[in-house]
Amino acid sequence: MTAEKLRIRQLEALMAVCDHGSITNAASELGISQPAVSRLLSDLGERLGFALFDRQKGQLVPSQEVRFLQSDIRRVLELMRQISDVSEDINKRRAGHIRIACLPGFATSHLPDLVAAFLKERPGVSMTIEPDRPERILEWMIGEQYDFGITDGFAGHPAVESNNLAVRTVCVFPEGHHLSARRTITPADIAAENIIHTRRDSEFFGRLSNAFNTAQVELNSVIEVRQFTAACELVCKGAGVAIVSELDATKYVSQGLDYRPFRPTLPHTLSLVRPVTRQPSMVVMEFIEYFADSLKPFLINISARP
Amino acid sequence: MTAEKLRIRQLEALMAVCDHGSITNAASELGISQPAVSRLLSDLGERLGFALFDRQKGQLVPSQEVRFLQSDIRRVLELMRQISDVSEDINKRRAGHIRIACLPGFATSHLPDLVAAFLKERPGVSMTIEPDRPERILEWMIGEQYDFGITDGFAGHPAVESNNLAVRTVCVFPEGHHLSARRTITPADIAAENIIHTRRDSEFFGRLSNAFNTAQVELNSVIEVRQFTAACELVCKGAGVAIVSELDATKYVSQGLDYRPFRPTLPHTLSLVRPVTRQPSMVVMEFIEYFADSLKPFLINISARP
DNA sequence: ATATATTATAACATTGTATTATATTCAGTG
DNA sequence: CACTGAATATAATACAATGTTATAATATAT
Repeated sequence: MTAEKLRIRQLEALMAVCDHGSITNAASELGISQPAVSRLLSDLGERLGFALFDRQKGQLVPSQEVRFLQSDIRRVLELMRQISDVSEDINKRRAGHIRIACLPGFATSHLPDLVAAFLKERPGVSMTIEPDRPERILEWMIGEQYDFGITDGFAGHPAVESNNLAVRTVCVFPEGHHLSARRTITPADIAAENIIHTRRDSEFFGRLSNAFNTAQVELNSVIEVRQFTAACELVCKGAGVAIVSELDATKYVSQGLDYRPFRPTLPHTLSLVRPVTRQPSMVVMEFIEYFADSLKPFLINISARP
Repeated sequence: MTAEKLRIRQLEALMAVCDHGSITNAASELGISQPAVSRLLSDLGERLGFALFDRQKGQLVPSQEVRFLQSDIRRVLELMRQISDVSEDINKRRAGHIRIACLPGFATSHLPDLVAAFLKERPGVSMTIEPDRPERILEWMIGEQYDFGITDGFAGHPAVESNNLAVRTVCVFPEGHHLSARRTITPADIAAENIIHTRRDSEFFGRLSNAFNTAQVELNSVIEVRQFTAACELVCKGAGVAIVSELDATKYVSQGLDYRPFRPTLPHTLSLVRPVTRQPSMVVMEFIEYFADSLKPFLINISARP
């Protein structure tokens, strides 16, 4: 039968003539010679098997058959243009989608500003942010459900590539508290204070209680929370003091919180993770770098992946 | 910048590889050689400016960027296929649209069956039927709003091409009426009957009253209607007898109507009209022919266009 | 590390898309 | 009706896209 293929160029020529009423005009519109358009149309007409145009006192007007197909044809051409445009946007990192899984604390405190700034420069880029527990984040990385994860206490996994960052921690207390007289704070300094800390089974609590043991100071535990941000909230309300990531502490200075470096240095290990199997898209890589950069002011040092 | 054009063939190759996991498989799927696909992809990759695939233990899986574009690409390919299919349907007269303007009587009595049969053979074809007065039908033809018109009393117009058909007329009366004893009916036969007829300003009424004059019989007018179908309805109800197109009369035999030829022969002139300016689509021509054929059993003879 | 499968590269044929030059057709006009 | 000028078609030809086969390079798996 009609084994020939329908070519885009033919459709372009057809629409150009529909729009400009003559082959000559269409040719100059397309920036090619008149015979070129002439041939494209005669080929197309032969392929389609029906007349493409009626002559009406010198004007070429599309035949009923062409009119019937016109909307589909225009849609194809429009889509081709769109694909081309989007691919350009992708190259300018202005299109794409980023799926992030993070600890709940980040979803509310550090990420929002960062994401807003990142997306502002990249109008076509969209994002999914899913806050959850570390175990779930790990699952999502393994299952390649997300492009990028922010977690802590990450023990390593063959399907997950991680970048572990040691964030400085500080002792937070309400503004005007007598501890604000000190430049640094040690376990002994807060022996008498109510301590708000993360769960006893967390890695960070292990280090914290170790520090107190070494200093031979009893840790006066009052409240156990999951997140540093929750601890900060409670400290603001005067429920006690806490040792938290400096990253979180800074977000609360405007809400009546003050802080000083804690000694001994107690790093909080954040892990930036992503699936090893899949090569991340360029926007994703760019975002990961953007995110890592945002943490730099709070880092003690950077350790390589395990 | 990237002035090169995005080609359909490249997109086809890309999707084939996405679907079949390897260049080799994609090539055999497309029915071309492996190096051909290889080249299409390397060209495309260069044009787009980003990696198209990640290797994952021997399988090629689409990169995030490609995934992002995939739905648009598939839509383009699907649309191209569709255009090709529809154009084939058009050739088989299985696609298209027909706009018909007709007298109200046809919209309810002759057209429905005809249209149903016509469309049944042509699944992709759709139709618009607009019943209206003759003057309006004429306007629509001139304005090229409709492809085909069925009217009567058409006087001719430079922008309208017409085919005038003389339809036999008959005298209709209720089943069992004493007139059924006759083989033909003359004005004298129905001198005593109540006559239902079309408007006094209609062409057909002119001929009818002429026939009565010639026969020196008074036309005992009781009801004046616009359409033959309305006259038939009234005759069924016993309101009188009428001279109508045989075309309409036959539709009412199942509803208790009977009829006999009327003498003298009084043709009812139907005009099949269409805009001259525009070449009708092939389905439209086919339908016009189909329609004209359906009238053949009722014609006295065919007169050429004026 | 070697065997096997997959992909890339090279040389070349065919076809699509353009060019210019020229013939043909169409619409309007004396 | 023939003439004119514009629009379109056809012919000869150049070059890019798309395909081929043959073969080298590269990955995967045992």
